Parts: sequence; C-alpha cells; structure tokens
Amino acid sequence: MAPSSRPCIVWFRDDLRLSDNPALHFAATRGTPTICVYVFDEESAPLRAPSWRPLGGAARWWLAQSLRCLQSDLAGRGATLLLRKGPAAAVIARLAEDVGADTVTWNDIAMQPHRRIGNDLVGALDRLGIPSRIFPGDLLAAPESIRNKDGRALRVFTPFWKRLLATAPAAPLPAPAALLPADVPDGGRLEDRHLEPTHPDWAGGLRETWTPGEASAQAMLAGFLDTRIHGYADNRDRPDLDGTSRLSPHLGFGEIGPRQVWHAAHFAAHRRPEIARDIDKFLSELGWREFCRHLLLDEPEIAARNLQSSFDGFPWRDDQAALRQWQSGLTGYPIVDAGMRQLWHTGTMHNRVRMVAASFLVKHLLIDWRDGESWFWDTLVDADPGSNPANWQWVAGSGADAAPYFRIFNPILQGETFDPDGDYVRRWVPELAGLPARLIHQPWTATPVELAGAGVVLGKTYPEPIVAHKRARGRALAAYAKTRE
DNA sequence: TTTTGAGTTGTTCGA
DNA sequence: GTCGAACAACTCAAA
Repeated sequence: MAPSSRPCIVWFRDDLRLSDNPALHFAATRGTPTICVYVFDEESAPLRAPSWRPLGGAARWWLAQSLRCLQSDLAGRGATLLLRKGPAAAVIARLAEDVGADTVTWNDIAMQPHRRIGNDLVGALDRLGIPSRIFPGDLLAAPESIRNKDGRALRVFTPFWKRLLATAPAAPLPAPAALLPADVPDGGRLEDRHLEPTHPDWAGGLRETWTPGEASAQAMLAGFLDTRIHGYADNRDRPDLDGTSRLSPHLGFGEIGPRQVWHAAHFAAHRRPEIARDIDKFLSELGWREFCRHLLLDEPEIAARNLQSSFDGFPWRDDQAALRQWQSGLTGYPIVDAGMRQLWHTGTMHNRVRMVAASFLVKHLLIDWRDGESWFWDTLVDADPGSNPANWQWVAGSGADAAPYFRIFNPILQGETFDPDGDYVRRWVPELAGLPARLIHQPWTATPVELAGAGVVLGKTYPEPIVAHKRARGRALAAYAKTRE
C-alpha cells in the first residue's frame, strides 16, 4: 500500500530535539508528510492538576531559544514547526481535523497533568476517527516498571538505582535525515508569546552563560565526556571548578534525552576504564532525576505538601525581610550569597551550593521550604517539577528518604571545604575579592586592618551575618525537636 | 508474615 | 591535628 498523502502530526512538548525522538522517528519512517506542532497551553493543565505551575521566568527564556533552534533544525529537514496557543487537546484535535491527519503522535511525559491531557487528546481524536500513537517518554525506565509490592514508586534511592541499573534503556534513535513537507496552515509567531523579558531585559546573564538547543546539548555532552569527566566524582562538589556536566536545562527541555546520555557515557567508560568511577557517579545523578520523576508521578502535590505529614505543624517563621535578603544574596554568609547571585545572574547554581543555600534558608532562617522552592522554580533554567521540590523536601527533612534533622550545613565550613581558595566567592561577591582565602568565608572574623586592606566595610559594602551560625543551629535543632514530639 | 538491614551530600565534641 | 562517636528513630525494600 502506498503511503498516505495525509499528514502525520507530531506534537512536541518537553522533547525539543530531532535525534532519539521516537514520535518524530515514527513520522519520518512512515513516509507521510509531517506536521510538527508545539502548543502553549496555560489553560488545560491547571484544570487537570491544581498544583500545576506555569514555567518560571528563566525557563520561559530558555524555551524561546530552544523553540527557535527546533524551528531552524526542522526547517533544515523540510518541516515546519507550528506554534499554537490554548488547551492542547482541543487545539491539536482541531488541527488534525483541519488538515485531515493520518495519525497524531507524541512522546509520553510521565506526569499526571501531561498524561491526562494526552488522554483527552486520544479521546478527541477517537471521536474524529484519527489514530494516535504514543511512545515511551523522556525517562530511562517507565515508572510502571520500577514499583514496590504495593505498586508505588520506591522511596529510597539505592534500591531504586539498583533496579534501574538492572534494566537496559533502549538504544537511542537517529535523527531523521529528511521529513516530507506538508501543506501547513499559518505557523504562529514565537514573539507573540512574550517568553523573553524586554522591559527590563534581565536575560543578559543567561545569554552569556548558556546556548540552548539540540546542537549545543550534544556538544556539551561530548565535551563533558571528553575532558571534564576526569575526576568528576570529586570535582563535582567544587563550585570553583568547571567540574559538572551542565546538562540539566538541556535535559529539562528534552534537547537531549537521558537514553542518549546513558549510552554515550557507557561508550566512554568502555573506551577508557580509568574513568569508570566518574561515569558511575555521573550516571547516578541521572538516576536522581529519574527517581524524583517517578516519585512525582505518585506525589503530584510534592511542591505543595510535606511528604511527611509530621512536618505540617512545623513552626516556620514568617520573615519576608530575611527571605528577600536570601533571594538577593545579602545574608552575610559569602558562600550562600555567591550562590544566590550566581542563580539570579545565570539561571543556575552549583549543586553543592544549592544544598548549602537551601539548608540555610530552611534551617538557619527557619523559612518554609516552599518559599525557597518557588524562588528556585522562577529563577532556575533547569527547574524540574520532580527534582526541585523533592530536593527541597530532602533538605528540609520532610521528604522521602530525607536528610536527618541534625544535618545542618555550616556555611563557613562548606565554603572552606569546597571553595578552598575562595575563587567562587570572589567571582560572585566581588566586594569581598580582596580578602585572603583564610577570611573570605567569614569576613566578620577579620581584623579592622585586614578589612580596610581589602576595602571591606561590614554592614556597608557587605552585610553582617543575618544570623549567627551557632545560635541559628541551636534554634533549628530546638524547632525540629518540637515537631518530633 | 516477619524480620533484618540499610539509608546522597554533615557537624560537633571530646579523647 | 586527627579520629570516632553521638546526634534518633523510622520507614522502606527485600530476604
């Protein structure tokens, strides 16, 4: 039978790439004309999931760049990316009807609102007599394949990781060499969605730091596995070094898929056995992303509610002034402030520093973890609906397999251990740059002569500590002791 | 069903 | 300066 001349519609969501894209691969090999579409949908998700949140500002900026790359990459293969707005199921069903679609296909996203909207679309297409094809989504393993005996997601990472290691993620698919063009209706303008800031344009630091898009994601992975992977297991904790993969936002928007990362890493380990330990450590970070997504499917309210209800009565302090000081990087603790300013400027924060900054908000300032989670959600380019809330709850102690309450990071010690020369602080807190390494993580212990020599006036050019570490630690331990009763 | 063993990331104190 | 113990108790996974 000759291939249908009716078009196949590929619905893009968090899979903004051509390679290892099963839905796109299906359309390309089917031999029908292909229509690609992305829908800006801020209407149906909230109805389907009360705690659904629109993308944060930094992520919206990334999305705009990524869609532009995808448009251009698709154009190179002869296809157009349509941009639409509205409730996705209705919008795509209408498009499918208008163009007389042969099939509509997409990749699963294993989150409740996304699946519900997908089900709505399947229903709408059924009524039109148009078949739909859904492919395994953006995870190494389907959440259904790793469950405890009650059919729930695992709550402890190590057994989860062992189970995941025992599965073999499918080999990645190649990008289609060419796509058959289709007669497409009007494309829709990216500019009309106002994803990027204009007045004021605060995205300068994002542009300096990142190059979104599939080609950049592939280059980032290749460069990482070629050089930075050496010593990753240790260097990944050093914010002053360039030791991490920096793949998270690319993964978040699906410019690269976890299966591609997995297979590339295994290939690298096979060629160079000396980096096996680094590769294992790196892949386990991919495992954490996966763990949090599996958990999210079971706990869609994870960003709103304590996983451990014993925390529901926790005596959080309502201190808007302190929250704002934390957000702006003015707590007086250099490692915390450096992290918060890196976040504001670049849309990312080094992983080690995220833990320190989060622990500081929750334990030193006793501010509700949800306030920190929201701030990260709005400012991180890699804010992930699973990892972000799950890790905040881990820090707070309210999460699955959470950190023990007495694990309170000492921001001075953490700074001295992981930023030993103070270079990370110097970069993001330039007003302290003149201080020697011995003092840079605790400027309040410097003598007046030392401070003057560095041009630092505490309380003026740089704040005094917002809380004293020792006192704050005692206060946190007391508050946690109370909730345990 | 019951039991057993283990659980990302730390800090402080005292010997 | 280095080292080990205490900081608690609970939930989860798996045998």
